[in-house]
Amino acid sequence: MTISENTFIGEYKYSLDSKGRINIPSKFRQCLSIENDSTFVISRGIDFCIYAYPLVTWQGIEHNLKNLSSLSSTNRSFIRNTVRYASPTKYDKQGRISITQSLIDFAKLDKEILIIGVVNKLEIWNPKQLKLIDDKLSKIDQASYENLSEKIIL
Amino acid sequence: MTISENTFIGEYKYSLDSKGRINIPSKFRQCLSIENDSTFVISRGIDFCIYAYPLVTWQGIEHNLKNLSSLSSTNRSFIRNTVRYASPTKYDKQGRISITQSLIDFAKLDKEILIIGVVNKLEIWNPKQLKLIDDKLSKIDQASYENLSEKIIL
DNA sequence: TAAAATTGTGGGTAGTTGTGGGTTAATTAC
DNA sequence: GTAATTAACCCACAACTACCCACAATTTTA
Repeated sequence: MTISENTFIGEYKYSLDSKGRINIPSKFRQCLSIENDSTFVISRGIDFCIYAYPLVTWQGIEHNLKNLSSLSSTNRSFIRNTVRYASPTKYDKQGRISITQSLIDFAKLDKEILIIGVVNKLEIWNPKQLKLIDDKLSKIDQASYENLSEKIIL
Repeated sequence: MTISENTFIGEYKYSLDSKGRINIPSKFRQCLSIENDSTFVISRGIDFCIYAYPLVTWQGIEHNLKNLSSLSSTNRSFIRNTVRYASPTKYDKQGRISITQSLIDFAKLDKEILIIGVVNKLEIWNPKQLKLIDDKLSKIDQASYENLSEKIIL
């Protein structure tokens, strides 16, 4: 049952099969609006995970990138690095996308996979990697967390 | 009789059945406004209980999260940890929601269940856990209570 | 007080979901 | 051009979930 279109929450444990495929949770597939044509754009994430954007969300990002001037070298590099590892992937009849070897290597994916809906996109993790990041952050950032939780009432 | 929509008070004792379902008190169901489509979003609470938000209340939280930039690592982690254990659940014809195993484990739920309305959301407890927390808090927090009483007139 | 409606709990069944693997088409290498 | 490798597509099946019905206990209504 979907909350709102192209918006994802929750985490799911799946496995990367011998052919490099990962199941997209059924709940997430149901959230994907029809115009996405069953397609996610997968790319390198920020903390050694893989991002999977609904096609239309990605198109929005592309639109924003077009408005960045290429005269700035920072911009050029940002645009290049945002786009160079991205590729659209349609999921098959069983609901699986296949992940390129380059992204599997980047995210150090093993058989065990964690897919997390983080509102506007999905994150695909090796659970061990996520734990590393989590532990590191929880130590240093207690103060900023409390700051945030004053702004957002849970 | 409802006091105001999507606002809950009072506590009820129920049981977790063999299929992981919990009844939502009829009073609370009646409080839920029609636009929620009989749906709560359940997630990890603070102190080892489960929170259940009316769908629309949760959508407000999501809206706030969408306004946080993902370029900050603190924000990314905050967003991830807020939504990763959340899932929408529509109650069935008998008024029960099913709780994921992951949340049952987190809240150490047993057969005996306590559901408490805490104004904007519900808390689902193992009564034993709640007692532990209560005992701990009543010892240390006399001062903070007096502090609060300046802000809230009872 | 009796009848009717509502509420909480148990359980059965049909459909859905996740996963493995086989077959054919497309791409690449030689 | 042909062989080898890769990718796309399809089928199968066990496990799980959503949906339905049943019924006792309680509350409401007449």
